[in-house]
Amino acid sequence: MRDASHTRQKIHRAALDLFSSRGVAETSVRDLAQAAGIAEGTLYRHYASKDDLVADLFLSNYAAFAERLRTVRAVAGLRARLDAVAALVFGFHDADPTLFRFLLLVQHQALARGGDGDDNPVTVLRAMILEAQAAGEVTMTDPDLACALVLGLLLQPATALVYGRLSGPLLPLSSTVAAACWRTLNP
Amino acid sequence: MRDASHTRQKIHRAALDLFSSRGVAETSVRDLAQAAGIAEGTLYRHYASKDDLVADLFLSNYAAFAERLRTVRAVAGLRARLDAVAALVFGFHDADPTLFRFLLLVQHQALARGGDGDDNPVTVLRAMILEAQAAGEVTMTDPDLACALVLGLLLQPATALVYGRLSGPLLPLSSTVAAACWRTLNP
DNA sequence: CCTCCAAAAGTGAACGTTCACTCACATTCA
DNA sequence: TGAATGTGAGTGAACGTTCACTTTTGGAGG
Repeated sequence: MRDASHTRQKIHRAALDLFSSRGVAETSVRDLAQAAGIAEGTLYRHYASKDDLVADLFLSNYAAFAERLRTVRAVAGLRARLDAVAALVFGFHDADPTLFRFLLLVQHQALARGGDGDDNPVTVLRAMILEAQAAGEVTMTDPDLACALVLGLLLQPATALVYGRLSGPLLPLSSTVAAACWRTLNP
Repeated sequence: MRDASHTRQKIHRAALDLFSSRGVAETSVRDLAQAAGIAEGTLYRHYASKDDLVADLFLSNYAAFAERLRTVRAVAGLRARLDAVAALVFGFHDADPTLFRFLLLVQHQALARGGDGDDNPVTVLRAMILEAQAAGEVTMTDPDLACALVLGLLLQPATALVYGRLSGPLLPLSSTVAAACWRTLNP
């Protein structure tokens, strides 16, 4: 047989590119097949449906990033952890901005359908803040608000980059943003 | 003739509800007409197309909010202005969460099509930060990063509310968030 | 005060297009 | 050889939009 995984790779790339630039609903299976250089029917040899492709693309990458985020637990102390998290998020963005944009774009629809398990980056971040709070490293009382604010500081720069309101790689900004997170948690 | 503005109101409400809960592409004109209690053809007496409805709904509300945001210029000093901005944003959300969610949801597509004029809330915020920077009220050097971070602090709580990661009205949180914005701009 | 009318507003079946998906068949390779 | 993979014309459903027609209305003319 031919190399199935190679075909899947081509589908992945085409899907990420088109989904993140046009949106999922605005991308047809025809567009997808053409961009990947395959026939429409071929896509259905690898995925049960268009929705299945979207879900697989989202959930696998979302869970993989949550896993990487969980490794930050090896770092000691909230301040250093925030540095590590910011560097991880921004490095992840810089390594594959298209993937990052896709995850941001699709989470609205995907999370509404109950993809809210433990392999969720937000859940990992929240757990980290709760742990720091228990250790007396966080002044802010509401952990949910704290989580939302840190998330805002981490994600909005990426969004600004999409709209052209910011330029260049994000990684150099990570220590600045990590500091802002720290001061937000500790007024 | 019958009351045309009343029909438009019904269309507006149905459109905001459906668009913000399901998404624009996932809402058909049939759904829209049924929810508004009108016939499909009626919608086209008031809007040239579905896209026209979306654009009108977005641009008018987006510009109106930018206008309200511009009134904050009457407040003196960055610290007080941040308080006013946070209260305005959170109050706007609490008054009509559905509208707020719609604006968040649609801006991705709408702003890509070049709806980036002066009547843009982000432009207003950026101008405010630039002005404060000139007055020596902001330590952070990059105005674009500063703008992105403040935007993140203001918008993410609303997003968290959509996902059920936060509850209750946002307005009571505005002074806390405004303080976080201030500390982010002035390390 | 009533009558009538043109224009505004409302209607929903029908239209052509596009969509996601299927299937009978071709190709490849272990 | 047969199982895996690739193909693209074909399919029915759903979509946005149109249009011939009805209903409603404010105001002009008697």
